[in-house]
Amino acid sequence: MARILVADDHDLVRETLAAYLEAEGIADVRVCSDVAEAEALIAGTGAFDLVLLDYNMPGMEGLKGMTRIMAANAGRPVALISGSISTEVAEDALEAGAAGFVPKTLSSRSLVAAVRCMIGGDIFAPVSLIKKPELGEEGLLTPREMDVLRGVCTGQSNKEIARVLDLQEVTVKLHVKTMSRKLGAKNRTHAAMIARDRKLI
Amino acid sequence: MARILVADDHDLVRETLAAYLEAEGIADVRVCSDVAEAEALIAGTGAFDLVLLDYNMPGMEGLKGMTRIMAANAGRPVALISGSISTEVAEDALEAGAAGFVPKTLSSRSLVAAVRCMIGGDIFAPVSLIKKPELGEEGLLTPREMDVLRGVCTGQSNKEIARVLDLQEVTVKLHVKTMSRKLGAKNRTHAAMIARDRKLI
DNA sequence: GCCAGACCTATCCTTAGGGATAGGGCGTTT
DNA sequence: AAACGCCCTATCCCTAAGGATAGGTCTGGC
Repeated sequence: MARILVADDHDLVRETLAAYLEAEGIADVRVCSDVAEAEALIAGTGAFDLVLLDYNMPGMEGLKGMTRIMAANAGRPVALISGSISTEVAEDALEAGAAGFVPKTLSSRSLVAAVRCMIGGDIFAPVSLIKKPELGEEGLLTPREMDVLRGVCTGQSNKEIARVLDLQEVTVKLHVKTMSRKLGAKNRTHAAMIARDRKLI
Repeated sequence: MARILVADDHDLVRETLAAYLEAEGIADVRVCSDVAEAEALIAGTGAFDLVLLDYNMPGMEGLKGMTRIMAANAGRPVALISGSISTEVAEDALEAGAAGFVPKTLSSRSLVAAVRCMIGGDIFAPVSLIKKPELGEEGLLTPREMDVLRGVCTGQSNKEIARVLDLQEVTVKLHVKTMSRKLGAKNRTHAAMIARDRKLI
């Protein structure tokens, strides 16, 4: 059973999160309402498998509080609870090593998924905040190939894709072929699955 | 701006919900106090993005009222307002396709989150009520169809799948066709994506 | 026994997918 | 200007995919 620390000065948010997580039986949840308390808890009971921090909370001082908590938590993931968070803060937070963001608006199911994700070491953030992962491999895809890939991923035929993009079917075929090559796929179905796996749809 | 219909015969509940939602500026809210009125409103002004129904309300007759409303609302989400609701009713409601439950005790912020969630197509329900995602439909897939589906999901051709499963290619084609039909897929690629989405690979 | 459903195979036919090659237009880089 | 990459189109050809229909075995349930 994972140990999770929820630090938020809003009673409602804190208790709701804790209740969700405990109800699912995936975690032993501790709560607190400011940064100092959080540090004390970590120091007193050892590192948590995941720490969820409210960005607007006594003692946070922007990301400084988060980095302090991260240092205290010995490398285990620390994420922000984001009511609404600016994209700059989000980028900086990810830069600083945050494990992700838990929107307060998240459904319980998604919350559990997100928490599992982060405990496992993955980064969880709203897609809009994630910057392109390594362009090294996927960057190979040209814009047009991406358009076609999106069509392929929804199960459209070349003809349908051509209609949507206002192209000739042959052109779509060309893009499907080159795009599949670049992804190392055997065919369109394979390409679609690879795209889904790498989340580049 | 989303259009929401709140149907509850308790003035207080109805007006409180409507006030919360309109105050947040996320929705254009219409209200009514029985099932017949709700149906008339939907018929008169078109489908709503979300309909919130009191389970104990004139004309509901258990879940019948809800299913009628769902039919009228053209597939857009319909949820129940639950003062307190038994787990059996909750399960049946989810089974019948309800988008979730809005506890009357919910805070305004959580309410807004729940509503956004449901408008977006997610299901919102107290964690304790959520069970495994729909095995109902996928259960239709026979073991052999699952085998074939796995092959399709790795981008294998019918020939390759046939070799692996020690079948004739025609047989694989048959399975691909019926399996795709059952999943509501247009073709193998679509089937693969649907399978991946529903995590039934 | 009979029936239903899953499973496998077959034949026939049409369309879609994919490989190869070739060329023109266009904007950027060198 | 020349080269490059992306984009679009075209033609030829072959294979894969998918739709329709039909008939076969084997199993579990009534």
